[in-house]
Amino acid sequence: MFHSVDTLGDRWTVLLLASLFFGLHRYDDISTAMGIATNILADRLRRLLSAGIVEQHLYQDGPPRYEYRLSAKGWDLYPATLAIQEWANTWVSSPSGPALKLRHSRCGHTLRGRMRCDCCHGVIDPHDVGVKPSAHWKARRGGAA
Amino acid sequence: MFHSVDTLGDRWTVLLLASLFFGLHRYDDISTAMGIATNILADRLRRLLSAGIVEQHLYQDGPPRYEYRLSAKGWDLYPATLAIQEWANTWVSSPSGPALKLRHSRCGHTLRGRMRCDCCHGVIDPHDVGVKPSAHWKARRGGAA
DNA sequence: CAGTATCCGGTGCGATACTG
DNA sequence: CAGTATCGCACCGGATACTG
Repeated sequence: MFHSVDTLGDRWTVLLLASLFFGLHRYDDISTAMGIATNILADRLRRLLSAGIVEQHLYQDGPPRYEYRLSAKGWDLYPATLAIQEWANTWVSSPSGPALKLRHSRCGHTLRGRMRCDCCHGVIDPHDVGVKPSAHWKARRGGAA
Repeated sequence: MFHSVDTLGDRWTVLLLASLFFGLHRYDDISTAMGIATNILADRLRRLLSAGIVEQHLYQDGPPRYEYRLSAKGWDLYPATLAIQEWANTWVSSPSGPALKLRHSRCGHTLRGRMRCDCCHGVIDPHDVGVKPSAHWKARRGGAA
């Protein structure tokens, strides 16, 4: 958890991931869409690469050009991103225009993602969740989770 | 989305929320558990207060002491935090000891949260999700979402 | 088009000391 | 116990210019 936040915990990374999920893969597309400084974008992509969250794929040569695609580890961050989007949709009034709606091709309807227990399939109420062992939350990095 | 990241997008806020979900409510408890600098903690609490994500509750007077509890808006961030935890559990090898396990009192088992479509109840595959209207993702802040 | 290089201001954040 | 005040540095991040 601490370590994940080290890679995800800044103003741009989550947004960058969102734009990758969104379907943007080329440096320039991402750059102009997000309005991020080029050096910062390069740095974030480098971090995500070394974290194994995105991968480079050659899409032309002469000169060789790479695009950035999510790895399995990266795709697995989709629930987290979706959860934040859902939260923003319900609680944050966007300054201009409503939030963008997602479509679930499986059922054809507007997507509304919800966390459910994988065991009983019930919607998770945080109050029903407790920590399992007598685990203390150790101080500082190096602690569990 | 942009605005949410402005409040959530730093190294400490997500961790702070996690410790609140975890059951820590007092300044000193949080401070020592997280190992965060006091001024930063005070700042983050202030931000979350003004964002309506946490609330102060008087738990003694003489001298008056407040503890920090999540609002409804704050509790609604639980899925996002859980999603990050799940991701960390599967992909990030924690430096010391395994991740802490959560217990779902509803079914009595170890909690494994999974995002499902609220309509068809299927597990969400990111590839099945598309953006609905012809909405462009506008550049910079002020754009939709 | 896909970056790298450089400069520079703001601030995130830690450390320490102090207060009611 | 629950913070506030101050110092100081690293670094985040924007702007601009440059390269193959």
